[in-house]
Amino acid sequence: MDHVDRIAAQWNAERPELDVGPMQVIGRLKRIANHLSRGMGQNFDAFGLTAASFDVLATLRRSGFPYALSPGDLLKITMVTSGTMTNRIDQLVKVGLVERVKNPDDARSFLISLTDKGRSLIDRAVTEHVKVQKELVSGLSPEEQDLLNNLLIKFMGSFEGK
Amino acid sequence: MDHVDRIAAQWNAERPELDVGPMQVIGRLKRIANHLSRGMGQNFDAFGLTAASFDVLATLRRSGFPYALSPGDLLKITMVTSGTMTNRIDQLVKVGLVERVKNPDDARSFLISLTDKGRSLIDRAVTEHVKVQKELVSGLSPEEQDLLNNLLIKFMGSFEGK
DNA sequence: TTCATTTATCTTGATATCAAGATATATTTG
DNA sequence: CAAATATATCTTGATATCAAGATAAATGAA
Repeated sequence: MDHVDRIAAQWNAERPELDVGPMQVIGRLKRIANHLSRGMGQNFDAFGLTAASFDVLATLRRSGFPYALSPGDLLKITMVTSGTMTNRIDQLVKVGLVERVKNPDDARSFLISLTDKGRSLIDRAVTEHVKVQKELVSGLSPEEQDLLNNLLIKFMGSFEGK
Repeated sequence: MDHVDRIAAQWNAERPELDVGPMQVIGRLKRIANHLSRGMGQNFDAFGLTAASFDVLATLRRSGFPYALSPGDLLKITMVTSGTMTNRIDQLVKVGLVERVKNPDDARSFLISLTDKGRSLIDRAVTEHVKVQKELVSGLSPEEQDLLNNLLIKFMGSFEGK
């Protein structure tokens, strides 16, 4: 009888005609996502980062040399609005982890480029990040993790085309 | 090859020593949670609610007659801070969906109580909500939904005791 | 009882986000 | 070429959230 079971039991008592099966899956997913965010957030804090700034730096880092993408690319990848991305970039520029470089091919656009400091920081942060992630999923056996992953692949495909 | 696969492939190219297995499970979970929020959010909009206000009203409704809980109870259930809960309650009071009633047993505390208008609204919103939820998980078969739910029960248990 | 501690809620100040609109450049159409 | 349209980014104003601290009442200890 976990938190979500209690919610379902309450609805069964109050509104027994409601089908609360989907609610349990969704409720657990969101609650787990919450715990995962908190766990990973502690690591981000340790590097002076937030989930948002980590997200931008990691996107630039894994894009490979020369570690530079336009704000437009970044916001497509990270599912945020343009205003949010402007703000994220401003913060990262302010602390010297990225810089805005003029895009020679399009004067409307910039390239957001990792500084040496930014690259060094994100490389160290990611190393810890994957350790934290491994720990966060360790409540499931490797087989269960794999099974879960396969279900999530299919589930995600139902939203993102295939 | 979905969005998360591409991220993993980039890390494999750039930092092949990193174990990105957990990252894929976590990345998909968070991305799915995002899609679910958006889908449910459209329904909340249709009732003039947000995920936050729906959450509070639904918590009160399913607690059963007399549909009243303290702010402390509400924030324990909903995983937000006390300041956030104060603000949520203020908004709901302002639009007449709940009211603050003095708690006769503890003068430090209030009871947040659904108004008739609030109860009527949340009853209608929840009816649609479960339909939306059913649709959102329909990308998985009933058996897969059940399998997923069981994995999530175990996963969530690793964070919330058991 | 009286004082210290704990508990319950609210307040304050800072931040991240979004939606909508502004600005500047690029591209297309006639 | 000139005008209209599209694109890329930034700005503005509003909101939700959190962390930390303030306030007030309840509880516990001497």
